[in-house]
Amino acid sequence: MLSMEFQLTQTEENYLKSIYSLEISNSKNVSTTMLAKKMKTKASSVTDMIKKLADKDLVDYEKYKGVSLTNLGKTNAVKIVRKHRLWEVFLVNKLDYNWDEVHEIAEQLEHIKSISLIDRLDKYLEFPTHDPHGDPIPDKDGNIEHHKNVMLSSIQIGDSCVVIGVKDSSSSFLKFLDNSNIRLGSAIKINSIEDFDNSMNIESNNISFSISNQISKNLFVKKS
Amino acid sequence: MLSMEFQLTQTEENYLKSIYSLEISNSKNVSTTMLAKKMKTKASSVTDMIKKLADKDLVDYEKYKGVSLTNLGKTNAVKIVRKHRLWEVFLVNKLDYNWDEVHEIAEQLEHIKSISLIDRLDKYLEFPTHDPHGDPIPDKDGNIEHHKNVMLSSIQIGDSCVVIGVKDSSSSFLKFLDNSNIRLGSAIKINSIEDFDNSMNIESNNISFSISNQISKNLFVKKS
DNA sequence: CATTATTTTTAGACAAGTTTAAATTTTTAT
DNA sequence: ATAAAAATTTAAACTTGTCTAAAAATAATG
Repeated sequence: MLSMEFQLTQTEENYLKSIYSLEISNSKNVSTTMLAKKMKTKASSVTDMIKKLADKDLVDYEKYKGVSLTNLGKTNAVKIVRKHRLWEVFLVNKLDYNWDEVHEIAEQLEHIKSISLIDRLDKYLEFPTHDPHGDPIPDKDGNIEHHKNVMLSSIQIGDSCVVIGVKDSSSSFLKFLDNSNIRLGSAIKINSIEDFDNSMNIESNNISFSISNQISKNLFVKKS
Repeated sequence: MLSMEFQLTQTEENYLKSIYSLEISNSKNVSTTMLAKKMKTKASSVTDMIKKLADKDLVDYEKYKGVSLTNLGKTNAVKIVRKHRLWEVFLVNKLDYNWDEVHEIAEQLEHIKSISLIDRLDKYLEFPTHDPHGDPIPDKDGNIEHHKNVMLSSIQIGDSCVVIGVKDSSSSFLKFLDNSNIRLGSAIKINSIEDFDNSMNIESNNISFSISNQISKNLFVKKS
């Protein structure tokens, strides 16, 4: 059983969260430079912090080889993800925020320290399984269902699918989706694909229009 | 019109809040030592911070004379008080916390930065006027109704009153009140007062019992 | 008033997290 | 395989907020 006598600082929590998300999308060790870009800081700062995290057994680190989360590090990262996503649900479902407005506020709320708070919030929200962007919410014990990562861009001509999540949660992307009436649960049919730029002609809500490859690579879908 | 180009740090916000509450209960300038005790830090640290706050026009400060909030400082302090109390209402009314459990969590939540969040929370909670301890909640524009500060200890024998707030919000005091079935809105009649220690024999919920002066000095009441 | 006692401020130091600039290691490309 | 490029680490310094210890100012006491 892994124990934790110490409190993580907000900065440490942010590093763990970033490493976690980079590990998921990259599978191999997370490099100093990648982490620096994600954290909007300098590589040298990252090196310093990584050493601190390694001292606390939150990451495995070997000089010049990048980092990966230990079990303890992953446990902590998932806790923060859980908090972030539950707060996003709160903001959208209870305070009527739009899905493009909640990320920044949740970035702050995810660091609130309280043993009971997040489980009470979970109950209050009636145990949601996904956040407003379709990302799965880890349960109390840290179990999390992972996306099968089927992107709209990999769907064949003539096939239909349903939007189940977004990869990019930036405000600009989400606003584009709003304007196109694409939301979680939207049904999409692929009418054709341009050889030139892989842009897709799709049909959604009985309207046909074209979306760029950049867009279709950022939409998680389930075939239907 | 007072402008604010800068963001306050969490520490600065806590100093402002402490100065604000000490100003209310003491009327004159807040001394370095008082502030150090309230902030659980050393007088030398307080002196340093006070200078920073004075540089930002948040407090008026003269060496050896203590501090007082400027209008800008008070505006900011009241904003934090508003956030703190609204979050307390949320925790008690929505997440079913007891009134003795919410202070510490609200201490963290009050520092969340978002222009819209607190007003949306206010609306969601249906514009409450008082927090779970009976303290008034400042409105959007910073207006706050002040207690007339009538303590139970100043009520005469034979008179009746209603509990409208607590001065001490410590968990131990609030738990004592819970055990005595005293809550906001409870009616209390003074049956007698001991000359020796000013303890009171009171009647509440048709039960008679004795409370110490320490207790009666910490209950805000309204004569009835 | 003079002398203690208390309060407040200053000076120097520390920890966390950051930065810049230089040095080192690894990777890439000829 | 070796030189150039890119990535990574180290070293020194800065910022914020803190502390200890000592100095200075104010308040309290006889």
